[in-house]
Amino acid sequence: MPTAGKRATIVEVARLAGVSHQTVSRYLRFEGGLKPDTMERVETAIRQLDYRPNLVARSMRTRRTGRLAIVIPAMAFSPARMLAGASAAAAESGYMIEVVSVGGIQERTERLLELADSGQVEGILSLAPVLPSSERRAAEGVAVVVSTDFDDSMRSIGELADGAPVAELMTRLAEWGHRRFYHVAGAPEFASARGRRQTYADTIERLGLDNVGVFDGDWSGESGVEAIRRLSPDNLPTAVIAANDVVAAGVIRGASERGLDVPGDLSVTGWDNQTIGQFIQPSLTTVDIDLEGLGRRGMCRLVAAVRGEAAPSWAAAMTSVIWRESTAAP
Amino acid sequence: MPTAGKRATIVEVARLAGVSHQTVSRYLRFEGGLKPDTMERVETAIRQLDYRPNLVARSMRTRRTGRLAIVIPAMAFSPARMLAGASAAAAESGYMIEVVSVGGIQERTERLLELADSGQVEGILSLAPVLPSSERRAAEGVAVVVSTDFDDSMRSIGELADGAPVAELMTRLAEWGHRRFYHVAGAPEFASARGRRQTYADTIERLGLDNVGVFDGDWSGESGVEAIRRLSPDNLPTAVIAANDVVAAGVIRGASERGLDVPGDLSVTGWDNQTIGQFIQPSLTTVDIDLEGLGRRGMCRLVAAVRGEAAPSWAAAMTSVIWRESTAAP
DNA sequence: CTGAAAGCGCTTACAG
DNA sequence: CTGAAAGCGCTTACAG
Repeated sequence: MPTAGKRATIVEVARLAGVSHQTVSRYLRFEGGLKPDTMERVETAIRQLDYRPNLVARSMRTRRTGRLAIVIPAMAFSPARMLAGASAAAAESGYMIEVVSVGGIQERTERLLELADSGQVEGILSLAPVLPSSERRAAEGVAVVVSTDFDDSMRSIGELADGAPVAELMTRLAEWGHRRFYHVAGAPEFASARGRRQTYADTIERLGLDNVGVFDGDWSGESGVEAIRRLSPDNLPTAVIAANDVVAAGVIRGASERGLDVPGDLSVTGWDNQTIGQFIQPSLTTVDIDLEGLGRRGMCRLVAAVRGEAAPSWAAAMTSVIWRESTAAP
Repeated sequence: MPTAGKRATIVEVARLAGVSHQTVSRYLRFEGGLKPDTMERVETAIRQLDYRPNLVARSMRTRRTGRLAIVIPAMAFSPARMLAGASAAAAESGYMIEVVSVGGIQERTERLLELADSGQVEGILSLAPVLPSSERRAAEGVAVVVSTDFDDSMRSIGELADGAPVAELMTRLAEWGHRRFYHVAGAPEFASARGRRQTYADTIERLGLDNVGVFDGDWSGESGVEAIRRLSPDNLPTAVIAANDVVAAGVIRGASERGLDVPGDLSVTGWDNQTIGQFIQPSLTTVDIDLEGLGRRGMCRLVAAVRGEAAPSWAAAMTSVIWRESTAAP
C-alpha cells in the first residue's frame, strides 16, 4: 500500500493519445520532429493522466541518474555550511545531491563502494577519507572525489589544518610589541590542533619570542578558563592564541577571574569567526574559514570528474584573519 | 565513460557458478533453502567477480528503494542539527536519507511531487510547507509528512514559534523583583519573533509589569546594540528579553557602552543556547531548542506513515530555559 | 531445492 | 515522422 502507486505509465499515455509509447518517449525527451498534431495529443494525454516519468526506470535504461552523493562521517563537525556550498555548485551544474552520513572509515568505504555500484549516483564526493582499496574502483563507473580537507572524524587536515594564520596573528602581535605568548591548544587528535600548535612553536622560534607555555586543551570553553587559572602570577603572557572562539571566550572569562583585562593586560585570539564573536566584549579577533567555498570546491572537482573534464584549480585561500577588540598593543 | 561501468550482473554470476540467475537472486535475498554446495558456488562466483547488485534494477522490480527524502528550503536556517536527528532516526529504522534543498514554496512543491512520483523514494519529510495541492498525492504511493514547525523560509512556526518560554523567563524575573521590562524583537516576518513579542506583551499585561518598550530588531547583534542606545536615560528597564543569543550579546555590548552593568543594572536573556554563550561574560541566560529531537520526531512520523503504522506522539517539550549569569535580582 | 518465463517502465537502435 | 522489437538487471509467481 505505501509503495503501491497507480501512476500512469508511458504506455497508458500512448494509448490515450492514440500513438505508440515510443512517440511519447520521444516527446518526453524533447527530440523534436513530431507532428504538431501528435505533439498536442500527447501533451493532452499527459496532462489528463497527470503523468510523470518513473525515474528509476529511466535510470535503468540510460545508466544516468543525475544525482551525486556526498559521503560525510557522522556529524562530529557540523557540515551545514559546506553542504550549502556543495549543493549550490551541484545545482548550478544540473545535479541533485544526496547526503549519506556514515561514521568509521571501514563502514564508509563499504557504503561508498556500494553506492558507486548501485547505479544510483553518477559521482561521489567524500568529505572524509576512505580506504585506499576503494580507489581501484574510481575509474570503473562513477567518479569518486575524496576531499583531503578532513580526516576520518571530520577533523580538518590538509590546507585547513595548516596553522599559517597563527603565524599571521603572532607576527602582527609581535609587531605591536607582544613578547610573551601562551597557547591553548585544541584536542591533540585533531591535525588542525596539532598544526596550530606546531605553527605556534615555529613562530616563537622564528621571531625569537618568549613561550610562556602551551596548555593541552580540548576545544572546550572550560579548557580556556582552566588554561588561565594554571598560569603562574609571575609568568603571565601578554598574548594568548586560543584554539577556537569558544576556547577564546573561556580564556577571556579566566582572565577576568584573575583580574586581567582583555585586551589591556592580555590579547586573545580565537578561530572560526562565529557570528556572536563580533558582539561579545571584547569582540573576538579570529580566523574565518570559508566552509561554503570548501564544499563548492570539492563539488566542482566532482562535476569535472563526472564529465571527464580537467580538474579545476583554486588560488584563493580558505582562511583569513579578522582583527577585532580582543587584541591590542601590550 | 563516466557512466560506463562493467560491473558483473546476476547472469554472469550464475554462469560462473553453473546455476540459473534465479538461484543467485535467491541467494542474494537470503531466501534460504539452498543446497550448501550451490550456496558455496554462488558465494565464490560473487566474490570472484566482485559482484554487487544494481539497486536501480532492484528498485524497479520491487518498487521499494529504501530511501527517504527530506525536503528543506534553501538554507536560511542551518538545519544541520535537525538533519542529524532525522538521519539517526531513519538509520535506526533501516532507511537512508537524501536531502533535497529547494527555495520557494512553488518550486518545492513541484520538486516534492516529482520526487514522489519518481519512484526514487518511499517517503518524503518536508521541513517546510508545500502547497495544499500536493496533499492530494500523499495517499497515492509515497508517504509525505510535512512539518508544521517551519514556514516557507525555514522560520519557526507552530510549537517552535510559541513564545511560552518568554513567559517563563519574565515570571521568574518578576519574582526576583523586576518590574521594568524591555523587549528587542526579531524580524517581524518570523512567526517566532511575533510569538515572542506577543507573549512578552501578554505577560506584561498579566503580571501587571511596566513595559519600557519593544524595539523592532532583526535578529542581528547590531539591533541589540541599537536597542539599548535608543533608551531614554530616565526610563531604563531592569530586564531585557532579547530575541536570540546574538541579539543578547549586542544588548550587553550596548549596555556597557552606556555604563550599565549586566546583570547588576540590567538582566538580559537570549534564545538558542549557543555553546559560546556559556563562556562569554556574563554567561547568557537562554532558551535551548531541541533541534535534533525535532528532526527525529518528523522522521519517526514519516517512517510510521511509510509502514502504515499509527503516528507516534510526543509529550516532551522542545524548549527549555537555562539560567545563567546574565540574569539576577535587580 | 532449482529453473524457464514474464515483466517492472523506460530508451535505444533499427525499420519503414 | 512514427512504430515493432529488444533489452537495461533484477524479482516474482509458477512449475517441476
